Amino acid sequence: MKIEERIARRQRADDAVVPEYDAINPVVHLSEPVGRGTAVEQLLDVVLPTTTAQPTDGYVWGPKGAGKSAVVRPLFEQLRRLLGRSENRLYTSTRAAPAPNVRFVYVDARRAQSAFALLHTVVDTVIAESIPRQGVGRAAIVKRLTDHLAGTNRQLSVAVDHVDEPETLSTDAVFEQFDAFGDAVGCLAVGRDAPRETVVSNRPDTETVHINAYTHYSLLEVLTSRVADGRLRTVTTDEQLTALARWAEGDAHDALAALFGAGVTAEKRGCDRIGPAELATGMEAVPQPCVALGRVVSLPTTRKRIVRQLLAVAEADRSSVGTAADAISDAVDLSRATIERVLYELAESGIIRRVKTGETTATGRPPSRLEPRFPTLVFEHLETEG
DNA sequence: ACCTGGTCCCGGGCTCGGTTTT
DNA sequence: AAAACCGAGCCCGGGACCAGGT
Repeated sequence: MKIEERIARRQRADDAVVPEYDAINPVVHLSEPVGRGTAVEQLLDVVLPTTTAQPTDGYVWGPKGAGKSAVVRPLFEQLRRLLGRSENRLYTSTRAAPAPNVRFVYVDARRAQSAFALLHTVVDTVIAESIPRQGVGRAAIVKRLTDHLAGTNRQLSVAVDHVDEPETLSTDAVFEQFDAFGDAVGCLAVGRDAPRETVVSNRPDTETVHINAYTHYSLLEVLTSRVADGRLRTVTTDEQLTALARWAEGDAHDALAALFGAGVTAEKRGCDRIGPAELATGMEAVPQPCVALGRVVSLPTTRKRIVRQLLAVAEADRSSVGTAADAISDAVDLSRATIERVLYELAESGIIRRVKTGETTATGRPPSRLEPRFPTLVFEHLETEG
């Protein structure tokens, strides 16, 4: 590429309404969470206790968009970076009482949806040599991890994010996976349900950490810092961000999704910055209530293709599951029956919604209209650009 | 030491026919 | 009665592991 082209590209990027989409992407988290100092401290009490040597089990809970992942993920990244390399610290001179050798692993349950997949990702990140994803039984994976831990005082602290979602493992199942390893493995599950509604209530040794929804002010702080990071060209007044924060009611996911949608819209319309009209469109593209975008993004590829085609299909064709399946089957290389089945499953898990239409003209059970329950503009942008 | 067929593993595509709802 | 709905199992691809034969 010529230098001239490179310069031109830079200028274009600098000119863009949203130079850095990742900064306002609801599924991407900052390396330093904003305004969550107490939560970090509470988590450190669980994960890095100064009194006991063993990693403790824990359960983090709070509503969608409260910043659970935004805190836990970077925290575990840093712990891994700062404490994870103690493997290499030699204690040859005196072999007595080596410091506990604890490693930190963050797993997104949306990316590891079965017990096998969970164990596999843990073992794969902990053990140097790559281990097979197929063809080997669960027992083999467990043995690998057991053997590894049986070495020199090795311990593991695993954070499992997004438990108890329709597509992911239950808290129960997650803890169960690591119980077999005893004190060597501590597990920190991250979910939305109150502890008393989950298996956690039967586990007295499990520490719980509650993360509340953002207050209006703290959400505003999050948005402001994200906007600055993304060098976002938005209207000069803070008024709109304030309105956005109020609209989102403490849900950072929804606020960022709307902002992202507004950015996409502004670029589509050829505006030089995000204005009130674009922001309104962005908010419209985030249905209420809204499913976390991360759930949709981590769907298997064919399912994502079906979702994308559903958005592309004409409004009229979405008026029943059957017609939607027909329309989608023109664009996707899957049988109509399969598409229909998938649509029903997506509806059951809440990613799309079936709305009863009043039409009872024809005989038989009336059809239901399909509408997306996730941030459509963000999804479309991530799917087509990514 | 190297092939080769048999068997088992996981995940996701796919289908069918029974049930529910109007 | 007809259409919408959905539970549940089959199938298959891509692999590993394990003989047993050459």
